[in-house]
Amino acid sequence: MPGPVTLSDVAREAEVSLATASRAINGSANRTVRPELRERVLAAAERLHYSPDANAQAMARGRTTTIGLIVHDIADPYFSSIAAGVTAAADQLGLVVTLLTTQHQRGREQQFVEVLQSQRARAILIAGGRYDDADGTESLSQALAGYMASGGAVALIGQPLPDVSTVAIGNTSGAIELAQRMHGLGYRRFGVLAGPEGHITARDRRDGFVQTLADLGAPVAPGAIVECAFTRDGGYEGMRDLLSRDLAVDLVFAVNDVMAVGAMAAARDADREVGADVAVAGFDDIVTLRDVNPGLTTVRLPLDELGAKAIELALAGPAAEATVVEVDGEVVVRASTPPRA
Amino acid sequence: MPGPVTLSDVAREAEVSLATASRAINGSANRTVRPELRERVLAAAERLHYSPDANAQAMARGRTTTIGLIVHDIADPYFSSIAAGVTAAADQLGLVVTLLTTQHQRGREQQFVEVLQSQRARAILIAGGRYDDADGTESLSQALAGYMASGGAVALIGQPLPDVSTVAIGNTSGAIELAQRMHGLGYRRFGVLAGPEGHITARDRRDGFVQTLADLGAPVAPGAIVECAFTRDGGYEGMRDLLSRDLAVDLVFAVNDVMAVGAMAAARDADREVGADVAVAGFDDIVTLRDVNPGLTTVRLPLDELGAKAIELALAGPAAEATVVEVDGEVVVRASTPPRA
DNA sequence: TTGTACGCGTTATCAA
DNA sequence: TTGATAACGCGTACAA
Repeated sequence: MPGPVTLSDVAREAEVSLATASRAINGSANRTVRPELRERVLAAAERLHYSPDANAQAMARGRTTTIGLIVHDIADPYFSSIAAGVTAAADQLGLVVTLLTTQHQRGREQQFVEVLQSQRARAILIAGGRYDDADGTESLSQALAGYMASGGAVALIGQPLPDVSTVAIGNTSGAIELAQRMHGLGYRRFGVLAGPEGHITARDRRDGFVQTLADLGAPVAPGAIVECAFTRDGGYEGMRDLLSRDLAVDLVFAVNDVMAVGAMAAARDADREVGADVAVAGFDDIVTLRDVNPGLTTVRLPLDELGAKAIELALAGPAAEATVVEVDGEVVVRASTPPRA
Repeated sequence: MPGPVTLSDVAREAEVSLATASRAINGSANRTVRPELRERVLAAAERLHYSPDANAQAMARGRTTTIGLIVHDIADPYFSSIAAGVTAAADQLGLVVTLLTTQHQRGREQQFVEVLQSQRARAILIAGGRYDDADGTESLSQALAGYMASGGAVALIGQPLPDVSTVAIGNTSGAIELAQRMHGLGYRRFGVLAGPEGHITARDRRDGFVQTLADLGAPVAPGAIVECAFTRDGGYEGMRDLLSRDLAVDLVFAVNDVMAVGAMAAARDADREVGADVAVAGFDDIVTLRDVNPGLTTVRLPLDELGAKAIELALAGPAAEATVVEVDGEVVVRASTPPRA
C-alpha cells in the first residue's frame, strides 16, 4: 500500500504550510492565496495524486455533503423515478445521495434515520407510504425530531407527518377527479383493488374514489372493494378474486399502476378483454408502463419532480418550518377505459 | 441548537473515562469492560441521546462503512433492479450505499470514482454499458487503478475492464441462444434494433444474434439492422424506421426489453399486430414489463442477483485479484414470438 | 498574504 | 480491567 497521501504531504511537496495548502485547494472563505503559491500547491497535489479525505473535511467543517434517501424498494418504478429526481437534484448541488431501502419492513425507517444521523447527513428524504400504525409513526416522528434538533433537515415525499416539511401527493384529489371522469365516460358498476388495510396512501385513493362515486349516485358495492397487497401480484390476485365474485363490474380502479397491470393480466387470464369486457384504471402513470396494451388510464404524478422539490424544501433552511406543498396529479385517459356506450 | 452530544459527554455522565465509554459502546477488540460499567455507559448514552459520529469513527478506524454504486439512470428498471440487489446485500453486511447516477454523461464515472475515493468508500460498484471509447475507458481505468492502489475494492457489473473484478453478463451467449430458438420457431426474415454505435453491450447482443443467424443460413439483411438509442424511444423510432423499409421482416430483435416495448408500440401505431404480423423479442426480462401484452419473448437475466454477486466479488479481499464471473441469461419464450406456421 | 496551533469526535496504544 | 494520551486528516482562529 502506497499509503494515503495527506494534505501535509502536499504542503511539504509544495514547500508551503499546511494552512496554505488547505486554502489553495478548497479556496476557503479567505480566498487569499497568491496565484503563484496556489499553482505550486495544485501542481504538487496533482503530482502526488492527492485525494482529500471527505470524512476529515466533514469533521473539521462540521457538516457533510451527504443527503439520505429512504424508500421501500428501489426496484419499484415509483420509487426509482423519485430517486432519479433526487440524485439529479443532489448532483446539481454538489451533494451525494446515500440510499436506504426498507424492503417494506416496518421500523426500518426509524432505524435508517438513526444511521443517517450518525452519518451526519445534511438532510433526510423519506418517500413512501406509511401504515396507519400509531406506534411506528410515533417512533419515526421521534427519531426525526431528534435528528432535526441536532440540526438536520427533513422532507417527506408522499405522506405528511406533523412538524415535518412534506411534498404531499394529492391522492384524494386525484382519485376524485378520476372517479368523475370515469363516471363521465358512462361507467356505473365500479370495483376497487384497494391495497392493504391501514396503508394510508391506498386508503386516501380508495376513499376519494368511492366517496365521489357515492356522491354521483353510483355507489361502489361493498363486495366490489377488495383488499390486496400494494404490488403487481396484489393486483393480480385481487382482480382474480373480484372477477370470481360475478358482480358484473364494468370498471376496476387499482390504487396504483403496478397493481393495475397485475389486474390486467388477471383479466386476460380470465378471458376478459381489458377495455371491451372490463375497464381498468390505475394511479401514478409509471413511465415504464406507458406502453402496456391497451394503454392504461391513470392519474399522472410528476414523480421525477418530487425529488427536486423535496430537496429544495428540506434545504430551505431551519427558518422555514414544516412547509407542506401539495403536488396534484392529472388524469390521463387511455384505451383501458373507452367511453361506455 | 442543543449541540451534538459527544462520547466525552457520555463518559462524563457515566463517570468513566473516554476510553471506557468507547469500548463499552462499540465493543472494541478488547471486549473487556466490566458489565457494571458497561451498563452505566449504555444508560448514560441512552439518556443523552448519544449518536456516534460515523465520520469521526471512519477517521479513527481508517475505514468507512460505505460502498458506492454508479449507474447511468436509476429510473431505468435495468439499473434499479441491480440497485435493489446491491442495497439488500449491503444492508445485510451492515454497509450503506451511496448512489451516483451519470445520467448517461460520459466521463462522469471517472469523476464519481474520485468522489467515492474521497469518501473513502470500502468498495465501488459500477454497472452499465460503456462505449467503445478508448480515451474514456482509459481514464476510467486509471481512476479505478488509483482507487484500488489506495486500498479500495472494485467490481464491475456488465462490461469487464482489464484488471478489475467483474460480474460479466453473457450477452453474446444469450443472443446466440435466442437466435437459435427463434430460428427454431420458424422465423427466417429477421430485423435488429441494434442500439447506438459503439455501445459494447448492444454490439455484443447484436453480433451474437446476427452471426448465429448467418450460420443457420438465415442471414439478416444489412438494411434490416437499424441503429437507435438504447431507450424506449430509440426502440420506437428504430421500429418505425425499420417497418417503413418494407423488408417484410417476420421477427425483430431489440437489444433490450425497454427498446422492445417501444418497438411494440411502434408496430401497433403502424397497424401491425405484434405476434401475428411481426414478432418481437427483447433482452433482460425486466420484471415490470412481464405483463406487457402480448408477453415479450426475451433473455432473462438475474438482475437482482448481480448486485449481491458484485459486492461479494469486490469484498473478496485484495488477495483474489481481478476475478471475472460470467452470468448467463436464459431464453424465455412468450406470446410475442409465436411458432411460425 | 502566510504560518502556527488548536479543535473536530473517535479509536488505539501504552501504562498503570 | 481502566485511564491518560497520541494519533487520524483537515479547517480555521489567531498571530505574524
